[in-house]
Amino acid sequence: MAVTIKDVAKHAGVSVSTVSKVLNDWKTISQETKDRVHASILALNYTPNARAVSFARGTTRNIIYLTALAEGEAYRNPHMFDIMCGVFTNLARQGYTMTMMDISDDEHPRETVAEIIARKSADGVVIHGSVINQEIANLIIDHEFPHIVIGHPEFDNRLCWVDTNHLLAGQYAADYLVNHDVSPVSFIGGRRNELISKERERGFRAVLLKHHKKISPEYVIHTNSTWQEGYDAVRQLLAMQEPPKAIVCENNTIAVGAARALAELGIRVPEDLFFLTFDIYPYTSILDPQPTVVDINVYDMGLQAADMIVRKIENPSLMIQSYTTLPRVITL
Amino acid sequence: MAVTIKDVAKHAGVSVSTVSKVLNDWKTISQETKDRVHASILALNYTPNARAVSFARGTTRNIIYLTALAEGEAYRNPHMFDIMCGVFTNLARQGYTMTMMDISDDEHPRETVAEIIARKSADGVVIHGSVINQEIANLIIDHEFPHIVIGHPEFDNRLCWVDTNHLLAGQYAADYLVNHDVSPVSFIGGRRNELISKERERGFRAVLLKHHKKISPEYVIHTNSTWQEGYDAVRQLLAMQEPPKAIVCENNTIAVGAARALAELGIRVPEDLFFLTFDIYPYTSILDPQPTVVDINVYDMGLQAADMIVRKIENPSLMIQSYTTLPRVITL
DNA sequence: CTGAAAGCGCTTACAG
DNA sequence: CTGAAAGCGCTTACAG
Repeated sequence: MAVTIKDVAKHAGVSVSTVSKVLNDWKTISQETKDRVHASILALNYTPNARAVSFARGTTRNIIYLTALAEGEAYRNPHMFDIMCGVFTNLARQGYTMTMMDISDDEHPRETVAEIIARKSADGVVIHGSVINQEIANLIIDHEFPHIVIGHPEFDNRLCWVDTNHLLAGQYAADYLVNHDVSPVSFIGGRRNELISKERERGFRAVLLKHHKKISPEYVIHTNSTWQEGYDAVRQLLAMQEPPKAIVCENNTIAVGAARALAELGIRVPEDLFFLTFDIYPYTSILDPQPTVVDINVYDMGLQAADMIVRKIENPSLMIQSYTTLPRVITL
Repeated sequence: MAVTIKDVAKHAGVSVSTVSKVLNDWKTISQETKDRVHASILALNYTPNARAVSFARGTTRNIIYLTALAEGEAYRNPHMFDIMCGVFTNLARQGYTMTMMDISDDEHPRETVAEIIARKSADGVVIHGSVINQEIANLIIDHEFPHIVIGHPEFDNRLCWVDTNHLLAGQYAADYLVNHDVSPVSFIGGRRNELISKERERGFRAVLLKHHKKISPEYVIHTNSTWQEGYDAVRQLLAMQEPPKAIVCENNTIAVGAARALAELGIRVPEDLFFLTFDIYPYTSILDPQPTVVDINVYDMGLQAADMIVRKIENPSLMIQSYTTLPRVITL
């Protein structure tokens, strides 16, 4: 039989309540009693039963991480897991556990989330931006359930969220080129209706404008984020009368195609041309030529999300909507 | 106030025990009572309190996934997360939750694992092979704590584990070349003291031997798994008097270097040379030339690990040591 | 500073 | 087929 708080109480010659108070560090307990109880705990090798503690306290010190965990997601979207590691690590530091939850093949995500809240198996939820919708948002807000969304949701501004500032990342890219006095510059964008892509382009353009460097339309090419289009775009740009001195690829997929075109054309980077992209991917480092990367440490964003969900639990009325974690420019 | 089992009992005009029995699907309850209770549950929108259930039942229906979740691990080792997704998904299907636990920066992993067991916050543990050691193994075995190790531990054969069969993967690679009647063949190996690398080479050699195709020592090159060595090895092999007609790279890092050398030399794959490697990585698909890949679906291994831990919980004396999930040859 | 006692919301022998 | 009651192992007002 496992040893319980009763056994410790008997061994130390005190009451169960006293043992509990020692365990929870009440300052009303005399040092002498504390020592005796601790000795008994050690002697009996006692560990509190987490199930009982959680039940008696009415809290779990557990956070649910809600996301989409499909097969192969780890290869397609490693950032999601790096964020998760950050959230997890910082929750653990603060004495919280983290339970995974998936709604990728869930036909009734609303009900799943409703159950999370009703079953009380967690004190809060961290939601990856890719899986949230208005229905889930309403549910969480109506129940005042502590939550943090990773990634700025576009549809509901009553939610709490953290996000990386893609606008700022675009600005960093432009700053880098302005500082190196490069001109003219070009931008190969992703899908126009994607927020991240739009934001990066907007930030990029804003800085150029500020420095009175206009970027004429023929230097901006929008793609559907395929390698082939990245490749074609570079071919097209470099065949211009005045080819650009810098190519900024809005994402890594475009950059893969771009690199191939640059390699074929024998372009030297950065001597002949500056080559930039955003985010480090597992394959960024084997691109040839090597781009300069404006990266965002999403692990750090995860750490911060963990801080925030804990603060929300302690103070549910807190409103948190925050751009966090500055980009950094990495020359590989 | 949240609605409890008492409220349901009162609403349905039955006792608390009866509601509990309905909830747990006892077959001694009359259909009429069942219907009435279910109606009340719906009417009151009742959901059992998970903390209370877990406490009363003495089980959690929770599994701990023990691994190393350092920053950037998601980029370096995406397979680990694909396995994790498989474990998680199949646990969820069987009504289990999964809690993450990390011992990467843990100075006392033994104590951490001891606490997992003592605190009873999980019914079992799935351990990634990279974080287990003899000390932890002893602890788990001594306490008869339900567990599955992902990856065959070399040091203790009392543990339960699942693994992919790397020997078999090596055999598949050789089979593929034998079937295409390629000769001579070469093998660029990783570190000689690494189990996976050794196994792949062993399987590869065994099949060749069986088919009376010897592989002479100059066609086998061992490296420390760097791109540069992969690159150099290919250069060296193709400069031989009788260059090989096939190059098998024991891992993707070597294959990156090999691909670069092949591209420079203008070698056509597979017309001039067969080019093989193991495992799909995020960047495998952008290698040029494209290798044929002997891949193992580690997500599937995760699914199977989940089945096994559940079986272990139901029957702790079960001994499970199993090679699972066949390799598959993928031509990209 | 310490302890007796109620209570957290279920499950499960046991009795009927 | 149903219910009264004990119990799971803690926490926490409350009294002293």
